[in-house]
Amino acid sequence: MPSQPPATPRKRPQQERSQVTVQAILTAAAHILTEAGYDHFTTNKVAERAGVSIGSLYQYFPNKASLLLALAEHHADQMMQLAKDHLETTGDRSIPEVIRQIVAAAVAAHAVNPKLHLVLHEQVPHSEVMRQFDQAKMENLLRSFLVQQCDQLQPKNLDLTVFMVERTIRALIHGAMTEHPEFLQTGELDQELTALLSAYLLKK
Amino acid sequence: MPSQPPATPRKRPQQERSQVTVQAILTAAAHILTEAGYDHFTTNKVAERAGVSIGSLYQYFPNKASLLLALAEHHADQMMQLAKDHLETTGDRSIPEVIRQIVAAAVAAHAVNPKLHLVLHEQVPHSEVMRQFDQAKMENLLRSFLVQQCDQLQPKNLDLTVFMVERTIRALIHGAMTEHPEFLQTGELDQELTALLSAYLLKK
Amino acid sequence: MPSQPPATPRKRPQQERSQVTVQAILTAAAHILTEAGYDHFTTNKVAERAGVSIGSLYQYFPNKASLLLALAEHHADQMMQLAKDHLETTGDRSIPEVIRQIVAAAVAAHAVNPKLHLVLHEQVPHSEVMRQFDQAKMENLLRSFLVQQCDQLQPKNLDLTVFMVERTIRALIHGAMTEHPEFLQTGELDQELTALLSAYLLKK
Amino acid sequence: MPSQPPATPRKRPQQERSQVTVQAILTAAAHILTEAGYDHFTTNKVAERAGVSIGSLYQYFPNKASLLLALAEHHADQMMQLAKDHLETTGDRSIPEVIRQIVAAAVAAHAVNPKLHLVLHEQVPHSEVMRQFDQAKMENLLRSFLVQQCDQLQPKNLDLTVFMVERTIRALIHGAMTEHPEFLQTGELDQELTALLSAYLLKK
DNA sequence: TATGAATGAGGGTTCATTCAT
DNA sequence: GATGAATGAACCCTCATTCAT
Repeated sequence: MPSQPPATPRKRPQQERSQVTVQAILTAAAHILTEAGYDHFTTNKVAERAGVSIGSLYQYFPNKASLLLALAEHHADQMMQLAKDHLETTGDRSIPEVIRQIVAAAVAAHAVNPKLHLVLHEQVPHSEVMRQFDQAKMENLLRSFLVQQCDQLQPKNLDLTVFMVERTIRALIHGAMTEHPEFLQTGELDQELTALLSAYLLKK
Repeated sequence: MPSQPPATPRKRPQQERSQVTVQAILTAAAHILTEAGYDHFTTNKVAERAGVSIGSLYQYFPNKASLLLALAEHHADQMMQLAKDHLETTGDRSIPEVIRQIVAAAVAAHAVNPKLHLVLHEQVPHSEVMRQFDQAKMENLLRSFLVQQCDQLQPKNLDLTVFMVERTIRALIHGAMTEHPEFLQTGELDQELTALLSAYLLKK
Repeated sequence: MPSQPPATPRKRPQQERSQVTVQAILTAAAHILTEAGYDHFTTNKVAERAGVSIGSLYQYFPNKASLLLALAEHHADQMMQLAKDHLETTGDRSIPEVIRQIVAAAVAAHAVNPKLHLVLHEQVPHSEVMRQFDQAKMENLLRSFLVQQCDQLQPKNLDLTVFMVERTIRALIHGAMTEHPEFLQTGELDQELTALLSAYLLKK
Repeated sequence: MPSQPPATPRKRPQQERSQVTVQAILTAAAHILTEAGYDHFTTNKVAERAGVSIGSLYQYFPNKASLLLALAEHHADQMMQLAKDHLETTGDRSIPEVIRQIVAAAVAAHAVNPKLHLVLHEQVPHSEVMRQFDQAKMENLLRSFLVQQCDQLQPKNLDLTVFMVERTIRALIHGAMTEHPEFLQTGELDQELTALLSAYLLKK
């Protein structure tokens, strides 16, 4: 196993100009990734497209991995924001209702930037790392939502349930995006996913 | 999108000697991938580890991608073989029974070479391509098994069902391998997965 | 300057089968050169196209250069044969007449295999070596013809004259083949070349 | 026919430092070509000899061919400059006078860097490409000079005449450089070439 | 004699990263 | 801070040639 360099942004830009630069870099990175694919994603190209010198890029991102990571995190944040907007809790509801809502939120979240999402998870070498963000945030949201909304749900093992639900949702949405976009457009996926998870949770 | 070079083996070895060479290369490739990770997976290292010249490697694999592909295909074949061994059909059974058997087969298949499996799917750049093999073969097996075993199952859309089941099984096993090995060892995953899919299919 | 390996055919094939093999190799070499260019001219490809093992190729040609050389020599021989056929001397004639005949012979000779001729002289790395053949043989032919036919011609320096005439003819035919094929087809080149050389020789 | 990559310089250097680097590379390239021959002309050796990293070489020359091309162009430019210096027109003169001047200019031009010239035209694989530069520039110069100086010259076909004269001059100088350096040193070549072309043009 | 598997030096090229200006 | 020229380790891959069978 190779030793990884520190992959956190080198400095938190505090001046406005820096913020602009960082944003330009991230935007350029996303563009290149979605338009040209990971194979053409080089730090020099990103800097050029961002209208910034390669030196400046390395001022804010200590290495390539940290840039990718920041992008993944930023993307996950956006997904989370959208998901949360869909989950405004309004009183108690049945489990199918809750599940339907969660599924809808997840589907909506995946629509933020589908191309980037796919490249990040399919082409980037260490997709494991990319997944951390989506996953951790999704799980937290899901856990709190499940606990809060489903008081009739008393799973012996909350972790196991969250794992099952979170993974299933993400895998099926991801799979549909890749191989069966028609399932997404017709709404079949939402329905089937809701059915799958409702049946599962109701039997608990 | 860059155009990919042909990734099929360059020549069918005609002498016995060649077969040995090809095997040595594949074995070495698997070793390096599992022991050092994709970052250290170079064609020269593979050849060296195989005790073969780099020229010999390129005699049988026109480029790096084709070597990876051959490895993935070989691995998928092994998984399928094991899965099939678990699915010897013996008369009619209930859906939960059938599902339990399928899940067990999938779990067993993933135990063929877990390290290699994970590297192939997480570290290798175009994991999409790697997935093709597992997936296509799994889906076929699953489809025929479902049709054959569950005559009470009349899904309006077999494709959709196969998609749901196949993706779910693979995602959860894969996820457990990565993040919750304990779920696999205790058998919790088998149970829960069976419960999940049985509930789903029974409601059809 | 790198030291050159011996570049003469390794053995004179004496059995019929060998002759066939050598011919097959030379033919294949010519095909590849004219169809794919020197960049794709590899000994392995030649052997394959000749339907012969690479080992057999090296049995008759000790290295790549010797193969190229044999090809060049063979081609030069063919050119010479054709040129000679055009130069059947029939009594005394005027210098313009003689020159016209020589030019016609040279043009005809260049039509033997124009594609191969060009590749040999433009793409092959050490065109100097390739040129030796055409040149030496052409010069000899020309010298003897000039001496024999033009007794009114008493150049102080026969070598210089032969050099001037031979080089000029070859350069202009070659140039026309490459850049002005129309000059060849209309016969303009023959005419102009004859005019050029006649004027030159008559003033001697 | 293989498709060629773009062979134009990759970036226009903006700092003075770069100009120095580019010059160093070109100089090193010329040295290696003339001293060791094309067989030893590798990009790594050129960079090393230039005291520059291989990366820097590729910053300014996208590939090996472009370096060769730049060298050929640079060399052609130098030849042209020298030729022009010899062709300062001073009033009307006779055709032999004009021809003598042109021949002298061409001979002088070939003396700029004879070794490099020969390697470029004999050893480099696609000498056709190298020739483009010399040739095109020479032809233009020659055409304008002929038109301007020889108003008594009314060739039906200027293109044909330029072709004849340009090719002949270049071939004979080149040939003399390669095989008969003595013709150049004694001035015999100048004389004979002038005689050849004068006789030709006067008969028009 | 013929085969073709095996060799391996060495080539062209990339790209993450540094650092003098 | 910003720039961009410079770096160089390392990679993928080719192909002339050898030699065991």
